[in-house]
Amino acid sequence: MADPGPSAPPAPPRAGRATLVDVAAAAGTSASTVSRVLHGGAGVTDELAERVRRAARELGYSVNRQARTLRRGKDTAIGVALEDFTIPFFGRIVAQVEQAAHERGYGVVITCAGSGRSEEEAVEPLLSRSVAGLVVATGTAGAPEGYLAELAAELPVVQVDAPSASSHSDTVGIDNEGAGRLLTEHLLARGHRRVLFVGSGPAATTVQLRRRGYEAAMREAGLEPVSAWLGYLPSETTERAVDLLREHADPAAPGGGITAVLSGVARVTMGLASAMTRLGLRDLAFAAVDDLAGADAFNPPLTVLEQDVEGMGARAAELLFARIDGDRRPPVHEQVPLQLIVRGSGELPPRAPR
Amino acid sequence: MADPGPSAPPAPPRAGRATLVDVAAAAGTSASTVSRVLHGGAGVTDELAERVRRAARELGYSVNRQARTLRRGKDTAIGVALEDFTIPFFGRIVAQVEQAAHERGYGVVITCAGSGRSEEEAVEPLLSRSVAGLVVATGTAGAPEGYLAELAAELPVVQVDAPSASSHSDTVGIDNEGAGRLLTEHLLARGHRRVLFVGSGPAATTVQLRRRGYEAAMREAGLEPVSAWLGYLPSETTERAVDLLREHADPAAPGGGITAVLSGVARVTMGLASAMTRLGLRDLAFAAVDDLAGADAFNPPLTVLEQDVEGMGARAAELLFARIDGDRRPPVHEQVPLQLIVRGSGELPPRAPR
DNA sequence: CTGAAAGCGCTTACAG
DNA sequence: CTGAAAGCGCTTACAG
Repeated sequence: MADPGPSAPPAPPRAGRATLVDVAAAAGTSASTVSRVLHGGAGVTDELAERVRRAARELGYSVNRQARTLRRGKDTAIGVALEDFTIPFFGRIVAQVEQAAHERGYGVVITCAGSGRSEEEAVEPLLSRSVAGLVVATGTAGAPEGYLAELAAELPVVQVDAPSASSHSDTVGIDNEGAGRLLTEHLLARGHRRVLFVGSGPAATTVQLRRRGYEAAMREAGLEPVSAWLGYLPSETTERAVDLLREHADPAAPGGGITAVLSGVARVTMGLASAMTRLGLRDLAFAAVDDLAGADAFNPPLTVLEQDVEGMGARAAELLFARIDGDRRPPVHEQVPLQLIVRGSGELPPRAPR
Repeated sequence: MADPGPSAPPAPPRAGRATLVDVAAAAGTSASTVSRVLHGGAGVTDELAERVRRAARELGYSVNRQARTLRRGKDTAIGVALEDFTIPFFGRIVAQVEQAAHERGYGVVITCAGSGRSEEEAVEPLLSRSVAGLVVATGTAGAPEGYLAELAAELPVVQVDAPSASSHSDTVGIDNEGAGRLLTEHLLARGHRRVLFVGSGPAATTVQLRRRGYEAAMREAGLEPVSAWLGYLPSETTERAVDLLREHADPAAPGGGITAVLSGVARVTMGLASAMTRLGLRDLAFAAVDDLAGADAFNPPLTVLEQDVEGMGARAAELLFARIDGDRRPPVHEQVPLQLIVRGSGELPPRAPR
């Protein structure tokens, strides 16, 4: 590097990111003014403002959020607590939320609330960053009402895929009970009598509601509901599904001779599909709440009750930002529409598949 | 509220989160000491330390990260830039990275780098939060070498699923060219001669490499490689795949009469599967780089070259934290092993499927 | 072993 | 219209 010489400008450019003070120095003004020009808006001479903007551009200045947040009290960031990143449903939610946040200049900090981590442990990292609000999609992770209620008293919280209409925070979800009922009625209308409901586990409240809808529809048709749980671990789902289906496909067994399977949640749909293929149960009708990418390529193909997941994510973000912007109306509870997509369950099955 | 009366303790508890000063007041000591007890470690009397810890517990104190970061210069958070949250591959990466970060007390802030957002626009929100390091998995999103190189000079960056061995940052990925070659050789060994390679688009460098491996294997067998692109939009993939397969399955067409399809990337595998089902192409052999949950339920079933995605994510996090902790070795480039899982491509197809 | 003080980079009343 | 100053909550030399 050449020596700049004795007549070089006073302060050499500092290392690292440029600060407001650097920009002020370069523009020959004060930090206050730079802040006003860059974020505050009006009240500055055009000429000065232009000089500041040029200096900022030349120095590659961008605001230090920590400092801003420390000063303002709230971060321009929202937190997202998800049950599981590997399930596309949740990925589609974050994608929408991230998009909405990005458009508003907000950052997104995430945390995983599944796999035995407590709600509190999951959320603390978000709170200690002073996020401006929270999107919580912990789906089947249990009933965090108590803790969330406390939280919602202090900052905006929107629950996605919520099991129930919370009185503390906005919720966006589907009509779970109606979903279970609708799919069951569809199968019954096609002539099925022995329909097996399969969920992840009894702790998954949304799944319980879907099951309730299934049971109601079965009982109204004078049929005996039969349901089973496959657990929450993808690694075990397929094995368990194989055992389960082998048992219930057997016409001789109690609760056996089923002709249709109703999957209550995306988490187990995959395992059921794999198990059917492995057992060669091509005549079983197969329906599920939640769609699955590629489900039309399954064998047997999958009839689904599709929800507008992107709509849910986008709406959740909208509600959250409205709250952040000061909306103080009582909590709202929205349900996105469901759409039945008939793929495999249309064909009437033989009386007793084997 | 009852008046606390004249002899009440001096300062009423403040609203909002408790600060270090609140804790200090409650414990009858200074902020310095509280900080030392809670984070600094040694150098404080057991008795005082205990008093501080109790006060902190009672006030529900937890550190304000903004303030800490502002002071320290680096946030205890890492950034993750992902191409697409809705593709399970990326979800599995974040899940691992988040887990590793959580274990070390780090937060995770995310940003989406796909869908026309520039690399810079995607990463800026992370930088303005002073993240301590970056995991970049922008996969097919183009060749960000220039920008990333600049970035990597200033903070630790690990690239996941990187197209090439960067000289600026650590990378974790697979042997892309080898993957294309291996799968192609598998198909050729099963007697296939007309194998169609399908990728997302020419800008996806990793896919280009896989294609190169495919082409090399074809040429070495004296065969003419034929490849096609389906684009990056899930919404269009299936439609395009239908057109594509109809064309190439036709024995009369140029480049037609294919007996096997090789999918170069997860993004298009689903669409290909759907198209095959829709066209009833059950005799086509189907193989893909990347596994797909539920692929064993496809019809035809899918032979895959599975990569240890969890391993990739975990390893990327490990490398990143090593760098954050001061590791200054030259960049390392690691490849995770691949595993061929033969499902559908084993059966020899008829000469000319229709 | 403990505390007073400075300072991280910003924003925002408050003067002028 | 513009700037000096205070202060957000922490951490960290520096004294004592």
